[in-house]
Amino acid sequence: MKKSLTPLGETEMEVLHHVWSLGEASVAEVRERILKDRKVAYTTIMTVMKNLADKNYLKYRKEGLSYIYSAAIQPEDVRYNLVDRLIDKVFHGSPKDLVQALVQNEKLSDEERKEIKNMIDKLEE
Amino acid sequence: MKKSLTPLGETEMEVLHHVWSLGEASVAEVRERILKDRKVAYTTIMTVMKNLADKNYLKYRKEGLSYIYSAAIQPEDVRYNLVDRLIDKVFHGSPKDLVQALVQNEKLSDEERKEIKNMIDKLEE
DNA sequence: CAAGATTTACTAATTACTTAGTACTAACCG
DNA sequence: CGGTTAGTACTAAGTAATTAGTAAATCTTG
Repeated sequence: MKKSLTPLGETEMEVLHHVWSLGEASVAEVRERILKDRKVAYTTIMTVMKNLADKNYLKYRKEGLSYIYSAAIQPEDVRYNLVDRLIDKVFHGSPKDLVQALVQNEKLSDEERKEIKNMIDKLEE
Repeated sequence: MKKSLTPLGETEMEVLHHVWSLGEASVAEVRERILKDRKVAYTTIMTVMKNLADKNYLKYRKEGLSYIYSAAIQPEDVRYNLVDRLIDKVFHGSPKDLVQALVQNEKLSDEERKEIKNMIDKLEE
């Protein structure tokens, strides 16, 4: 049994991100987006998207020759799962320690700090 | 080139954690700790520790027959690196989004919430 | 000293993710 | 209609992490 700190790899996350932002997307569209950052083969993106569909992160419908993919799971859910897993495996159940790692070293802007504080304040209601 | 959202795997993280908490540790000692949670072969832990040493997460000195390992890098550094990478790859540069994922779904206790708030307040000085 | 225990070195199998090539098929254009 | 374009299916190779077995060396104890 393979173990991993995260449920998805980096390229999978990248592809998922683009599908989320596009709403619906063909392989070609996702690849186009990624090409702005780095060189990648069409078939690579195809394989990744197929794998994501197999794992039920994406769903698709056939349109003519090609497949149109869309998200089968929302960003919030994926992100939550990831954070939850990390708190367990890396921060040993302490969400506080995660925030510590974040605020101690990350260069937070004043604005970011304020926004984060607001989020936490809102929880108190 | 292999890509990963995290610099280390789950077992590597687990072993590292035990070395941090023990200060110095032999393979046998780390294994003993892990056996409290799950069954694992001695040689498995040995391999993982050797790999961590190759990657400079651990260092070691020979003592008689065996190697005594200790951390070559502090938990804070590993955690920061991990969080930093995730903010980049998963949260697209927005630390706020990470906190959002954390506070929206995680069941934070009142105390945890307070501690987190305190940490952020302290930053304002 | 010999039997058993401890430890390492070396080897290897399995799985997941990344990457991409090749071959085939359908569509579109002149 | 025939060539180019766009798309898929299938195959496969590389790497990292996990797991562990076997053999050999060293240490310990009766």
